Amino acid sequence: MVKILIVEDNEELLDLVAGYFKSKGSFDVFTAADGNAALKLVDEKDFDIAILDIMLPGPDGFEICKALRGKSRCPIVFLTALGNEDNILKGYEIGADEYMVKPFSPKVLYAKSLALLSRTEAELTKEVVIECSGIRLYPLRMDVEAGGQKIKLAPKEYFLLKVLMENKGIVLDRDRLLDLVWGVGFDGTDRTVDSHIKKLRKSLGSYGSAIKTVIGGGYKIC
Amino acid sequence: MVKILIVEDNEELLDLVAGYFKSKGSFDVFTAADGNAALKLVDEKDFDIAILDIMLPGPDGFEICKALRGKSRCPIVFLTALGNEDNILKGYEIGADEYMVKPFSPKVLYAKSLALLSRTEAELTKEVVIECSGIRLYPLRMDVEAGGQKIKLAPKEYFLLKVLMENKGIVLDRDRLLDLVWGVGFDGTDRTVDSHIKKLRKSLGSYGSAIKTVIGGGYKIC
DNA sequence: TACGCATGTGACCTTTGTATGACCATACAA
DNA sequence: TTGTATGGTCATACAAAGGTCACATGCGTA
Repeated sequence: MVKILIVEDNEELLDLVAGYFKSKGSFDVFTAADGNAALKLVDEKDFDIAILDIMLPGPDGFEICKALRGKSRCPIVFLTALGNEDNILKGYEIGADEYMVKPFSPKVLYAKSLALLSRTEAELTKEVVIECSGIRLYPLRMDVEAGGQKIKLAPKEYFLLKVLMENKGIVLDRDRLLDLVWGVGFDGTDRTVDSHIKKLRKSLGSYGSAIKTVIGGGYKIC
Repeated sequence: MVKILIVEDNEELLDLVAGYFKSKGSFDVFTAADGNAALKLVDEKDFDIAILDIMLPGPDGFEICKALRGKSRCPIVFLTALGNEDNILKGYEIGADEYMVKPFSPKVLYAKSLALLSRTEAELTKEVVIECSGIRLYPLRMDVEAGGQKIKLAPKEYFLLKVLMENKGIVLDRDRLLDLVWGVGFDGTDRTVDSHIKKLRKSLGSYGSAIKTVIGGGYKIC
């Protein structure tokens, strides 16, 4: 997820823009309607991109820009009213990356933001990976690769591997695995775990040895 | 001067919106409170932009949209009541550019209108494409090609494919697909998704295999 | 070494999930 | 009106996956 900060005192416009980014599903959207709230957010979070109105109650967009630049080089887009060339000049001086002149379409703002992030939409949602011992697991794609080779896993195998990889190096006993993979309500035997560990190891081929048996303890990966 | 047509049967709302545009000074505002008056205006004038309520006495907004599209590619904004997803669907089919859900602010409507007007011809015809496995989807035209061959899809098939392609490689479970394609209010069964996946695959012919079933997970494309 | 216990393994049957085609209701166009 | 396209539901058929068992193997300890 990309963390985005949107600061705009016009509530309707703020909702419109924030809603547009939220609807895309790959943004963590944080909003502020005045300068102080914005500065507080800047202090607390690390943003990947910021969209700032200039005219704000309290500290203005330039102040927020400076605060952001104090901690990162993330792209900053200014929103400005028509015909305010002075502001545009000043904005570039203190490190803005883009300008949008109001009124603008959220679609165009979104497109510009993507360009600034220089990532495609697909890439934005593709970047989550858990890796370990040459095994890569892509939670969103539900894909697993071992040594660059795609591996086909049954659902239980996949979730079992996921739980193990999410707890890399940590021993999980059979009861815990049953809870995490099968759900707490499941009343099967712990031999079920063994059985699926076996299937998982087999599916992983030579990479199956990454899953270690801890006698009397359970299983762990790495 | 920009010639704008505003059609709305609620007199108060019509005055409000028309007044807002008039106050900006750069619009020639024409209004109609029912379908027949609107059609007459469409016949007589060439508008640069139109704002249409859907529910109207006489011919509805869709009729007027068709009449407009019969003579120009001017931007068309529909006004619709909340929770009327069917209308939105239908509107896009017959060539609407934007939607405003009531209640809305004249200011935002004005902003959207300006944004629509400021699109250059190039932008309008610029081909936005989502591509994947030999399938190309043109969101603006609602067209789909597979292997260079144009494919005719039913609306639900199209939107299903669009959602999948917008999330290329990412597994979407049936609930998520129901939310994204059918809308969050829809209370149908998962089997509906399967059914439409099947129809979509069939429509795509040999390219249908690009849609992968992830057992226990849902569907993904690529 | 021998024993008991823990784990690995393959076979088996059961359960679940998905694909598919038929069917009906609806909306729209001719 | 009739015919056509679409959308949603259902029943059925199948294939995939899951769970259990019996037995084999391996480990740690007395």
